[in-house]
Amino acid sequence: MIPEMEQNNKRLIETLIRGRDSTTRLQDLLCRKENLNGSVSVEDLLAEILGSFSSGISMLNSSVSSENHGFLVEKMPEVYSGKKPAVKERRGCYKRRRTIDTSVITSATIEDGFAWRKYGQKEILNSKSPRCYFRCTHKYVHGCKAQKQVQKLEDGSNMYHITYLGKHTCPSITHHEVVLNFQDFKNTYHVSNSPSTITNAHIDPSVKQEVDSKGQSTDVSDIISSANDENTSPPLRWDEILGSCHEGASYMRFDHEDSCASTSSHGYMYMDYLNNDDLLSDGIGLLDQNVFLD
DNA sequence: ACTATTTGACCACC
DNA sequence: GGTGGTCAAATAGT
Repeated sequence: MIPEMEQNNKRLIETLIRGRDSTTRLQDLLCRKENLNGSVSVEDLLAEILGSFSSGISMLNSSVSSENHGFLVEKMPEVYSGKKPAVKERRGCYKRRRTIDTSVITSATIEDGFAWRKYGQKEILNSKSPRCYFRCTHKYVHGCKAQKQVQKLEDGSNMYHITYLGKHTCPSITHHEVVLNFQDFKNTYHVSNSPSTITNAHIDPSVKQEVDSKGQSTDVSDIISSANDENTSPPLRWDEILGSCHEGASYMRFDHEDSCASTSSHGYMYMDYLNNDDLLSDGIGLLDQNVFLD
C-alpha cells in the first residue's frame, strides 16, 4: 500500500476508535436515564452505532495490515477450491480450511455493508445460540471467497460474535468501500428531537453504487448536511454528535440525499436489527443485505 | 420463473 | 465417535 494512503487509513481508524469511545461514554450516560419516554430504545440505537464503528474499525484494520492492499488479493489454501463436487456422490467431500485469513469481532449488528448469503446454520455444543454461516453473494459470479460466521452471545447483551474468513475479492467491493459507507453515513446524518418510531429503510443500491464509483473522499469533520423537517435541530457536526453528548437528542435519523443522481430517500438505516431476538434462529439471511449490484 | 433460505445429511478433523 | 463446516434438495419469497 502507498505509505500516504496507509497513513490516512490509520488516521481514519483512530477517528473511528475515538468516535466509538465517545459513543460508549454517551451510552453510559443515557442508559442511566432508563428509556424514560420512548418506545424506541436509545440503548439499542447506541449499540447499533457502536456495532457499526466496531465493524468498520475491524475491516479497516485488516485492510491496513494486509500486504495485499485489503480486499484485492488473497491466498487461499489449495485444498479449498470452493468448487462444487463433480458428482453427487461426492457431496460434502471437501477439505477444511486450517490456515485462512480470519478476523473476529463482537458487534451489536451483523450488518457490515457487504452482501452475504446464508448457506448453513448449526447448533453448537454448549451454546444456546446456533452458529450461522454466510458466504459472499458474489461467490460464484466473481469468485469471491469471503465468508463469515455469526453467533449470538449468550450474555444477554444482544451482541454477535462475528468471524470473518477470507477477504472480499469481488469487483464491487473495494478497499474504499468502508470509508465510503462511513462517508455516506456521515453525509446524511442529523439529529432530531422529534419522537418517532424506528422503521427500516435501505439506501437505493443504484445510488450507492454511483457514490462508490465516484471514489471521492472528503474530510470526516466536514459539516453535516441537514435535510430538515420542521422539528429538526440545527445542523450538527459529525464530531459534535459523536464526540460529545448532545443533550435532548431522543433519536437519530438518516436522510439520504444523493448529490449525483436525482434521487433521494430518507428513513432509519438498519435500525430494526437490534430488537429482534429471533434473528439467528429464524435466519439472519432474511435481512436485506443485498446492497451491491452484480 | 427465479432467487434466497432452511435444514438434514455428509464428511474432515480431532 | 463427536463436533463443526459445507452441500444441496426442499421450501419460501418475490
